[in-house]
Amino acid sequence: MLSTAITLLGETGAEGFTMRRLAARLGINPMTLYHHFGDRAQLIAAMADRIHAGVAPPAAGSPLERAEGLLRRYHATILRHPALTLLVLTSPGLFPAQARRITDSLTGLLIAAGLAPQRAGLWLDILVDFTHGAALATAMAAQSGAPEDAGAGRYDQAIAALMASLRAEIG
Amino acid sequence: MLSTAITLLGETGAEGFTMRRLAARLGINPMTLYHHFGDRAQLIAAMADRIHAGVAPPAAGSPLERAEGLLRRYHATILRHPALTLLVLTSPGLFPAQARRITDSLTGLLIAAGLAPQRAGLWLDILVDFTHGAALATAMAAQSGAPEDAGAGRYDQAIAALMASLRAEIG
DNA sequence: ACCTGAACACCGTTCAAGT
DNA sequence: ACCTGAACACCGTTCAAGT
Repeated sequence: MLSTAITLLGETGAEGFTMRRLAARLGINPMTLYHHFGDRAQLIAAMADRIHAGVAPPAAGSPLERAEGLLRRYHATILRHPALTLLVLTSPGLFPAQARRITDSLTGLLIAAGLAPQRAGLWLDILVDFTHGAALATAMAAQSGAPEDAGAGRYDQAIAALMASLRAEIG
Repeated sequence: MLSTAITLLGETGAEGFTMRRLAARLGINPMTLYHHFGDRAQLIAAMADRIHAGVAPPAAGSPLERAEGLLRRYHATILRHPALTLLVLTSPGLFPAQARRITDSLTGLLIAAGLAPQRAGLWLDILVDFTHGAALATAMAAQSGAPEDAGAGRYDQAIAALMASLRAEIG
């Protein structure tokens, strides 16, 4: 059921993804969905949790290397599901559990790397907001039929620049 | 008409802003709007152009200082209209004329500062994507009733870090 | 417990018709 | 030129009823 929803969302894009269309694809009554997921926002959160579930920092490396690796993996994952990312980022108040786990994990790694908790919070926002902004730009470009390359390489260079600043701050 | 639309959007948020609601507020038939703006996407573009029209780089300073000033002014402007920013960023293929003017101006300043055109393109993406990601995060937080401070101060610190990297690259 | 039909209160947009 | 009424093809969601 969740996998069908994720597949359909990939086909239709964020715009075309509706409860009624998903029900039709599943061959069930639209209202049955409400019995399983509560409402549309909770369905989106459940899809996001499924997609984010495997994202974890690399096992080896310094805290900063693991933080960077986690961020890159998170970015690669949401780039693979641009329409879902669009829905998650623009659903008011929606913070799916797995996304929270990822940002909590990132905060922990930044603190372990030697940042004061307050600075870790600032850097978390910088890194995550940029990652979301880049993913959003790629998602919108893809939705209007642009070539889908470019995005990933630019993200790599940008993250490298940001991590250099971070390293400089830690000293 | 445009100002009424902008006011209404501020009141209702992105979700509640509909053609029919705007027509009701204006006391006209919903279909009259289509005579003036074409469709919903073009209406949103027209609102964005109105809001972005005044955003320009400071007159004095080095190219890099003017680039940073332009970016801060752009960020301050879109933060004042979070719901509109949400609609612009998530309307597929929508790139309002004034927004394009601002990013073109920014690219010109980065080149004037000594960046090769290719690097200027990379840095434009970094700076603009981060600005949009930060604005999006603030918009969503505001929409779920969070305190509206914080956002601006963090953006200032983040932009300072990014500009430092840029300066280092130019040498 | 799980599913459904009918209904409510909406949408954006088209099109033919009015002044 | 500018505006409108009626209609089309949709939405998300509630609620009472069915198995």
